[in-house]
Amino acid sequence: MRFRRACRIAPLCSSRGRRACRRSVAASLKTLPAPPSATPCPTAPPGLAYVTQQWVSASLRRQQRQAEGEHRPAAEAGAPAAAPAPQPARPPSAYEEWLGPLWRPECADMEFAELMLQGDYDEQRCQRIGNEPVVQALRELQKYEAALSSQFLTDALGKQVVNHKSLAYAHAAAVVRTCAYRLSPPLQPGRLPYLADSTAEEVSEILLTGTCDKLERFRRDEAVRDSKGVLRLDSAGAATRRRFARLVGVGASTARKWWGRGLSTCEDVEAAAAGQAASWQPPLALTAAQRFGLRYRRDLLEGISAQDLAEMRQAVEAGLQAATGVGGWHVEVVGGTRRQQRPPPQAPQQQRPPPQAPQQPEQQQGQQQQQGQQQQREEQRQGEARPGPEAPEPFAPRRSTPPPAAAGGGGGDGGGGGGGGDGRHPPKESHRDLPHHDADFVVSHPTYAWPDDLIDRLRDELLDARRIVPAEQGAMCMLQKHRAADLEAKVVMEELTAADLAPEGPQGTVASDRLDHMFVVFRTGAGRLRRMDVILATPAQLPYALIGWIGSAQFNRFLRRHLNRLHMHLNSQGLYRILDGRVVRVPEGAPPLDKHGHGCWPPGWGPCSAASGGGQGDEAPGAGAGAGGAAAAAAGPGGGRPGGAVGGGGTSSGSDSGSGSSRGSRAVRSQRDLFELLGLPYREPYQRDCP
DNA sequence: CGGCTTACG
DNA sequence: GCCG
DNA sequence: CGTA
Repeated sequence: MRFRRACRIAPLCSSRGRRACRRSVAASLKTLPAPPSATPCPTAPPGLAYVTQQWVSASLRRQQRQAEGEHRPAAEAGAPAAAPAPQPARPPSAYEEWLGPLWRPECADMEFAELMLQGDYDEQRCQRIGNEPVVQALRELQKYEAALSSQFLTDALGKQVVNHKSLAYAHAAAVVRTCAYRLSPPLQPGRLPYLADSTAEEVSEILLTGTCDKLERFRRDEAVRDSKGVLRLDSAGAATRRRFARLVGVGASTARKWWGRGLSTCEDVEAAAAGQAASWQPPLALTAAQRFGLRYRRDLLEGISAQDLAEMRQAVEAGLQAATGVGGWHVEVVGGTRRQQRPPPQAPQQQRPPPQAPQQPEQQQGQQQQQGQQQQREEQRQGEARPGPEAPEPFAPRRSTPPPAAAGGGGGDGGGGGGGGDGRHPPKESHRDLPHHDADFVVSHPTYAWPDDLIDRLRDELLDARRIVPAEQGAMCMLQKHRAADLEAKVVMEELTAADLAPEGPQGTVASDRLDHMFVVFRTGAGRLRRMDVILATPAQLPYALIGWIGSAQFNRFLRRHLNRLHMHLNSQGLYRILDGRVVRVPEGAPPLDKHGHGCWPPGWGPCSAASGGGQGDEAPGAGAGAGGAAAAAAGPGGGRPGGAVGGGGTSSGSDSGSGSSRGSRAVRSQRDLFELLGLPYREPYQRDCP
């Protein structure tokens, strides 16, 4: 609001740049180094380059002049901007420092979502560098915002928009987690992605004091102010509402309702539900799921142990075998539990270097390294929110929340809480890095074509074996069955509103792959209850399911947002794009798109991979459209055997390579394949732990 | 100034 | 709240 | 409105 008026007059001004709007753009940029490749617009007088506001914003934000090529306005739209005199020397950009060794030249003109996909979100790495306390604070803020407003906010016009407050903290936390160097107190706005004025200020406060005003108010259930200083209505009770919302079956909405009734503990809720509370109002109505989540909260909120995990996995395997009569099932751990698994339990000087992933051992920018990684991890675990062994003083111990009382409260906040130490497991609990509260498995079979109702059969088997809790008891026991819904309509709608294409309208070109999903409550041998998700994926969709379900959620957002910007669509079953008005699978039906909107095969993926491979897979509209659609339809495992079609050798059954640019020669069979296809650096699951 | 992941019960 |  |  503040600068908008001025910016409307002068379109070249950054909408955020108070400084930029006041000073001249040229003056602002004069302090910025220019890359050697300053290409003037061909239609402009010499020395003049037409650029868009995005270019100015990006240049200012990144403290580095961006390449103009992508930012030229379509026509006479913009006012001419004087290009600063090109300076040959280009010092490293701020973002280059931020990414450290992960930075590569291409990063210079990436949008933020793609830039974020270059990062390494390994929590232990962040611990070593010393920024993890900031991450935890930001994540706590994010959780409070999410507990206050759930996924959506209602804007002034009554439209539902995503919770940008929560999202902003998630972005900030992710940026800090992957930061290559140790942050120090005055954080300059714009120094890091997603950290502009408002959030950078809060981070600075966190760096100085270990906390910030808003966080402390959240913790005390007080209302907070927005960045303009306006007291936010309905922002009170964040800590309590977040504790409520952790219960299974309780979201932000219910939490707000409970808080509004004056309830502040789970015991309060139980009493209110029993009608014991205020007699002047009716007993609190609970759903079956809420009753269940409330009753078994101690079990369900507890982290799962390695033994739990093994038990669940075994039960799933046994259930699958019993339900189908065949063995050989792949049951892969996904979710947060997977992200917490370190690659080698320990392999300091093992003679086995990672076979495929050179993956530089570690880039430690910040401090010198203690060798005993194991030992160090242990120390950090105990210290939790305290600074690491190096005792850096900028961080003050932050402990304003009550101890993780065993009672209904359910533990303080983000960092610790866990409290898995009930005497079941002797002290040697190995790696109990804040264990996730549920277990997720992606299940597949390389050759067996399972029946459509496998997920039901599996549930029945597990029920019969009394390994899962039936829905009648209020436990969530839900199935999701091969929907694939209206991806078609959705994607087509996004792409061509003009409707000048596809006169016959969208047709079912994308096979409705099945991806069945069951989320239930598991009963361990010791009688504990644990949340469990099982996802069935065909071999063709397995890599997509793994990436999607390993997450993190924020990682998926970055990934999917990036692909959206490239006019592609990613979900847990595949990657899609529009070709001639039809939704086709990538790479089976068409090459991926680059940032210019051109279909382009990465090396080794093109129609004839033997020849150079980097070929521009142009697709003039009209060429080979039918082939693409047919390929897409056939690509899905459809009714047939899951593994067969795509799983074979490296060559697609080359029906025709004449117009072959829309058919690749390789299938995506692994997560690594998909990263490669998309030109993204591969990240191990533990490196995808964006908060 | 519009968008912010994508599904499903 | 921040980016395009 | 809940779940992932």
